[in-house]
Amino acid sequence: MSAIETPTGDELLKVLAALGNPHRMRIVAALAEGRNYVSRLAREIGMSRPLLHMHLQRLEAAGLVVGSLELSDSGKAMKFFEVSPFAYALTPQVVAEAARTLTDQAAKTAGEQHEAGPEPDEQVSDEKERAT
Amino acid sequence: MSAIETPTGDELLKVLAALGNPHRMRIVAALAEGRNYVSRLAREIGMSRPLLHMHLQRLEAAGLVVGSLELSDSGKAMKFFEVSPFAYALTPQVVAEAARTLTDQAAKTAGEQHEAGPEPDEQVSDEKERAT
DNA sequence: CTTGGGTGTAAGAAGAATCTGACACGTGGC
DNA sequence: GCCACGTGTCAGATTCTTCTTACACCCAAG
Repeated sequence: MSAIETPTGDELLKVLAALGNPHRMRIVAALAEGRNYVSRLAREIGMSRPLLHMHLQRLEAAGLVVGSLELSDSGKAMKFFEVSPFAYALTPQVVAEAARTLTDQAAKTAGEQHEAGPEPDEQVSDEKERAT
Repeated sequence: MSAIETPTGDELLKVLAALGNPHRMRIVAALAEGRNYVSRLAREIGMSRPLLHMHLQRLEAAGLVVGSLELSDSGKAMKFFEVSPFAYALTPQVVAEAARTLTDQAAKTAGEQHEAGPEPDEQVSDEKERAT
């Protein structure tokens, strides 16, 4: 394979842990149909705002969704979220590669802010079936 | 092509939850280098056998590894594990599709036996960058 | 100034996952 | 018989995640 930038162990771990939850899968699914703001989304998928807030934080920390605080015409501050066009390939060798760069801090701090600095592109995959 | 059999919500959830754990990632990584039996693997990656046993169960329940109880030449029963050649594509639309078939039982029963019957192919991926 | 809708966050309860230690079983060799 | 090495599983402690409740703040409209 050509080196499609295997994701960092910590990064992949965050992504998998974030997506490995039914509520967060549904949140991503809901946002995939269009951006939305927190309170409304909470109403639509039927969960409390604080809870949704936490889940969104987790998803954002994993880089799967992005949120932006915007001002409505009425001056209300609303936080809109939308899915980021992520694309990960999940195969044994990807996991093996990622596991190589696993730090121990990823184990504990699953939901947290991204380190300041490099967060350029987690987009990968595209590989068609090339004979290895 | 097209329609690459989106995994079931429950199935994808199990896979992601299984892989979203540093220890299990390392286990998959270790097994990717070759099959191994439980006790030896436990020694190599430095974790207790009961613990490894549990993690392997989880991975097997997710269909990521397969184990077979074999008899060594000395008559000892050894359980060998190896990775199954899984391949999942992780994109917003895959997640959205999967979320549609999410049952509530998946939330609770993360580690369990696979249902008797259909477990033919969870292989997916191949999609190149298609403009949506 | 009170109501309604938006935001964020913190404390603590409830529940689930993780991990350890001990046990039971089977076989080969000293 | 006993030890070494393999298997499996259980009970309980610990730790992490999830979830609720309650609070604080801002702005517009009545």
